[in-house]
Amino acid sequence: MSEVAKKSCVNCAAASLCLPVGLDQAEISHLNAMIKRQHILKRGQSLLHYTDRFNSFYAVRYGSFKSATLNADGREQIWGFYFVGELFGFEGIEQEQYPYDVLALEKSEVCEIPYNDIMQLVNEVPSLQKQLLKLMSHRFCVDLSTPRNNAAEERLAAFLLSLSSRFKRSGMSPTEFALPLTRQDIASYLGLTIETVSRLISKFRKAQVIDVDGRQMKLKDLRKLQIFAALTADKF
Amino acid sequence: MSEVAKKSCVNCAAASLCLPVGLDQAEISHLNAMIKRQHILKRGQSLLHYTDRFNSFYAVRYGSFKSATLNADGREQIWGFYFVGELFGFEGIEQEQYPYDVLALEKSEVCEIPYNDIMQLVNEVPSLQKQLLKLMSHRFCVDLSTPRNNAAEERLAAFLLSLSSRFKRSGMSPTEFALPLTRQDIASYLGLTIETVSRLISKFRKAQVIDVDGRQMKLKDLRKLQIFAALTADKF
DNA sequence: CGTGCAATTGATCTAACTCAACCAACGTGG
DNA sequence: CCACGTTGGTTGAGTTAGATCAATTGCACG
Repeated sequence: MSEVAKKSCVNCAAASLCLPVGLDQAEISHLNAMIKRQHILKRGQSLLHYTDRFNSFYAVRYGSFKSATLNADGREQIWGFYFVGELFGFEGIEQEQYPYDVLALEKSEVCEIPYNDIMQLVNEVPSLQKQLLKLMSHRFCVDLSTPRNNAAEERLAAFLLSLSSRFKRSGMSPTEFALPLTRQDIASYLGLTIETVSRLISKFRKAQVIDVDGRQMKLKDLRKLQIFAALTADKF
Repeated sequence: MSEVAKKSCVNCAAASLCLPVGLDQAEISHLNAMIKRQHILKRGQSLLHYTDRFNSFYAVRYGSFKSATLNADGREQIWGFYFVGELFGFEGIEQEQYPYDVLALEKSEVCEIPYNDIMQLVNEVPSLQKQLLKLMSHRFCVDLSTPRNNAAEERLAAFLLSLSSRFKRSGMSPTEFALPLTRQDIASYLGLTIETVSRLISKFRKAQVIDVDGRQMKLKDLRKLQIFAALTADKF
């Protein structure tokens, strides 16, 4: 019996964002019992492959992930990033297979939540039902928050603001964070080249909007950033 | 009592795609009873406004809709199109308000499905639960199917293919259809200008890939279109 | 029968891409 | 411990895909 005891939702840093929200002690322990197993991945390691049979949702316990497919010309197309307390995998329900690869951006851990099991549990626990839909809605909102077909400057500004609000959501500083993403990840997600991303970051730095040291980033002027993003003021 | 009798799921053309899938007679009648009311809209009429309080999902009975927001500079940013048997509105759950305007592209009808009521019903009807999640997953998949940051040609080709498979899904011809969208709608969704869209359509026509007469469109060579979508042909 | 909107096509212009050089940090093996 | 390749990031110069500006046509409709 050398197996490491399964970590519980009770001592999980993401519990206040994730499925346990609104559940009582007993319900959380049911949820816990249902989680198939936790996966710990190193930077660059892959969790899911395109066309893998859909079986489960995944919740990020710590770290971060990206989903991506390969274009016909071999270039990576990034579809989304997933941070602490966010769920992913439901894109696989309709076709019963995952429509993308998923890999870890840094040392990370996810909880695997078998689809059939949670479908059963939500029938007994209405508040779990609501929280699951809320987390799915969150994913839609995240995707909506970064227009990927406007001017490059707008895209990057909107992307940084979106990251900011997601980090804030997970209890971290909304203005100072270490990006787990490379410039290439950002570029691929936004549909730009690394050079353009790099130049824009320099531009924002020179405009006193952000401070940058490699992956370490500090948003100094959110209002200016919103103007760069060309968003209606009340959007954030 | 001059009110028009509410139309039932039973005689709805979209029933085989929509929430009733997998439900028995009794369950469908419960679902029916729950639908708040049907809205009939003319072309251009709006159903939802940005920041409206979230209360309901909507299912397209016939016709089509688009969701959009206005940029700071007043230009319309289109987020999605919704066709027969597709659901929309769940983007509003997280923030308890809709993050976009929704308006009809042609004479259309939607069923309003109050969130609290359906949350109750899915607890009693597990297969409704599954179908709801499947329809939400469908939305994710649709959004994934059209990359909006590749070359213009790839975007338009992928978009046409995505339309094709959605029309097929709703029992219509996958190769011959009348677009309810204007060139401007397509351009705004894909992040292009109408001129570029128009030129590409001409290019596809000249390449014998499609036939076009205004909004009437015929896909003549799906394989070629897939090549256009995956990779610009002239790169070979 | 004009007025206005949607679409097409042509001529220029520019934002972002490509190609290229360079630097810094890091790990690995001799 | 240093030499070296590798990976990630920045910056510059020239090129191009798609935007902008502009003119024209066709069609719908009051």
